[in-house]
Amino acid sequence: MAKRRRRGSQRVTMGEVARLADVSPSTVSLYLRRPDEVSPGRAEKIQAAIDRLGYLPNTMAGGLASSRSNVIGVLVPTITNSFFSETLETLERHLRSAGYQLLIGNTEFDDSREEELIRSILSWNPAGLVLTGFLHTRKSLSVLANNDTPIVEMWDYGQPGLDMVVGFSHYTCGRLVAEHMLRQGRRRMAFVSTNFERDVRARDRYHGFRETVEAAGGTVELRELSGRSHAEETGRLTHALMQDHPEIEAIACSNDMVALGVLCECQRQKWDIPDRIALAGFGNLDFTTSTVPPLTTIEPPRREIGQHTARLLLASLAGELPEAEKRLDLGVRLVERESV
Amino acid sequence: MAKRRRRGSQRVTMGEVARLADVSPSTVSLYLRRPDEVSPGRAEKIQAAIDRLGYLPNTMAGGLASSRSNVIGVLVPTITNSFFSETLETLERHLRSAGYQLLIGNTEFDDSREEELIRSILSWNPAGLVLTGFLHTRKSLSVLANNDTPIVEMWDYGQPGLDMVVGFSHYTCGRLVAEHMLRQGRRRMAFVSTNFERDVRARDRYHGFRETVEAAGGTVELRELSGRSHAEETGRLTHALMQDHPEIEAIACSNDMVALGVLCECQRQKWDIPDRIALAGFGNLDFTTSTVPPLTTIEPPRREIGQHTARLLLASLAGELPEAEKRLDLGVRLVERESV
DNA sequence: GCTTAAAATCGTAGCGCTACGAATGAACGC
DNA sequence: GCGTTCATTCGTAGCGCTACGATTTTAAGC
Repeated sequence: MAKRRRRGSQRVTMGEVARLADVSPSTVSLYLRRPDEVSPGRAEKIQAAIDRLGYLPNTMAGGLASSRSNVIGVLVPTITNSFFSETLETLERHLRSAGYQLLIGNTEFDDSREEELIRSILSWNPAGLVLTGFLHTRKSLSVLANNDTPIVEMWDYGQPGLDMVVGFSHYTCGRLVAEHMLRQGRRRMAFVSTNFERDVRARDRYHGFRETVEAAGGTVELRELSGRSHAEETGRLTHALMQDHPEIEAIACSNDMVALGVLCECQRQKWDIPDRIALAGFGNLDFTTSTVPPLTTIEPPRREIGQHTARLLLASLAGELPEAEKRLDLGVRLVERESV
Repeated sequence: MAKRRRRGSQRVTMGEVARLADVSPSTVSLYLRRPDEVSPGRAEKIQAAIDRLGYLPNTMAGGLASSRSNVIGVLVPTITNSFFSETLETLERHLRSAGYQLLIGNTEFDDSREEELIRSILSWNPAGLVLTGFLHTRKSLSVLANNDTPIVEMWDYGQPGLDMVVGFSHYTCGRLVAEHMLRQGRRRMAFVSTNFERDVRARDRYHGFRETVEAAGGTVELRELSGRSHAEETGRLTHALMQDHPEIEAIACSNDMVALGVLCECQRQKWDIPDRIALAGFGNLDFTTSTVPPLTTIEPPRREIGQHTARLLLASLAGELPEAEKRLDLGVRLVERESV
């Protein structure tokens, strides 16, 4: 019955609902926006008409008329990575329940792509914008300055930021790992990283690590994986590293996936962890509890970032966010297991 | 200079660009949509005005006026999972370069959430819709039937589908693993799965596995992890499984993360893989090449799904997709390594 | 019953853009 | 020089909805 009423994509409009319910379009609109301001009798008739016609409001028309939108743009460097994807998932859940729709953009760690995506998202008149980190092109900054959309920069902490900030210090992550390794008596270290060139945050962790180690009289060899983490390459690189620098007694990795690659290579070479080589990762991914030995790592507040980003955004949208609460350092925690 | 022109979120309109460039708004609109239909001189003046004012077109107004949108909705069960996220990433890249914007929804393996998301996305008047799998609520189906948006159902194959289909047979995945294990002389098997209740596709893989094994006279013990894969639980469950059924000589897992959990437990218990227990996963995730021993698994066409979904969608949007090419089985491949 | 305030409903005027046909300009042939 | 054609440019009428002030209905008070 309700099946073949419409030919093509011709959609049911609010006017048709109004006609069927025998009220004016304004009343239907009001019913949809503030249901308890219409009398119960009409409300019922309107709902019946909506159900019968299968009416779906036209978001674009609504957005245009109200010059607001329920869109929140989110830019992440990659969604193929459980760090950001868990933040996204949490963010999505919290914002959706407040009636917002996420528009997700994938910058692929590329500033100019970010710039393009910012423009593309702003053209939706979003209610808010979530960016990853502090690094934006000059042009992006000028576009954003022309705009009073609330902005959260997440997953980092320590710079002034454009508006709101929710994150933690990557430098501290590096420092915590270094301090732990130093405490275990290690001095000759290596840092193995993916995507070093493009990922500022991996670089910050490295700097925190290196500076802490060197301040204590140790040394750090840096090794970079080309592009995204590739397990085989990690194995080869680890092998070569240990061949060139047999004195190395601890390896810090830019993330847990890299650490898993190193760990597998150590198993293969029968290098005992942590006796021969201490090993630490970053991320506290699920599997780190069960590797042999379990992996010492850093727990970043992945889900908390999503949750607090949503909270700040909503508060800011409601106009009730004091300046002092616009910046949030969620901190990190070293998870000590048996690999170092 | 361009900084404080606008107070608040008051945006620059096309009319203002037109005034500055000394042309009519229609010409600006035309320039934006089909640049080579305006004369070079004016084109230049218009572009200059756009740059000077920092004009960003209002997507909603455009969408409303043209009653088209450049939005493509995509629903996946979870983005915290490199299977779907790689498909998403590929899909995004291909569709973005064709000028489309993805609206991603996370169903969390929940049909009623999918229903809600379908409504929410359709209210954007999307140019296309991508769903994961064939399972939709009756209500979703009726909403979709009322609508002639092109639809791709991805990540599965073997049912008629609503419109287009791009995927592979999960039943076959199970069968391939079973056949391989049988070939290696195993008869007493187990299947360890996450999210068994909600994930139809994991269930299909299980059925393919079980039916193949049983047809050859073998047995299959099923073990389910509660909710999402949790490495520790996987370890415990594996331990209990082997205690109760020491005769088991091969374990198939619903995905590689589960397999990694089982593998770690085997390392811990010093059960040799594959001599004592053969092990296989699903997904061919990156790390499977480097575990000790490397993991035999199934390679699903993660990126290909994204690519072909984009291709079919674009062809369908251009009206040039013959009925016969609407369904695509991308197949899967068993990656034989050393774990079985 | 009548007045008055409050609640419910309605009508109108856009939101910023696109589609499309009308109007103008340029280019050309004879 | 003048029509004819084609390429540009422009004006107008919406797209489907919301905001808001105007209008009608209902309820309350005496």
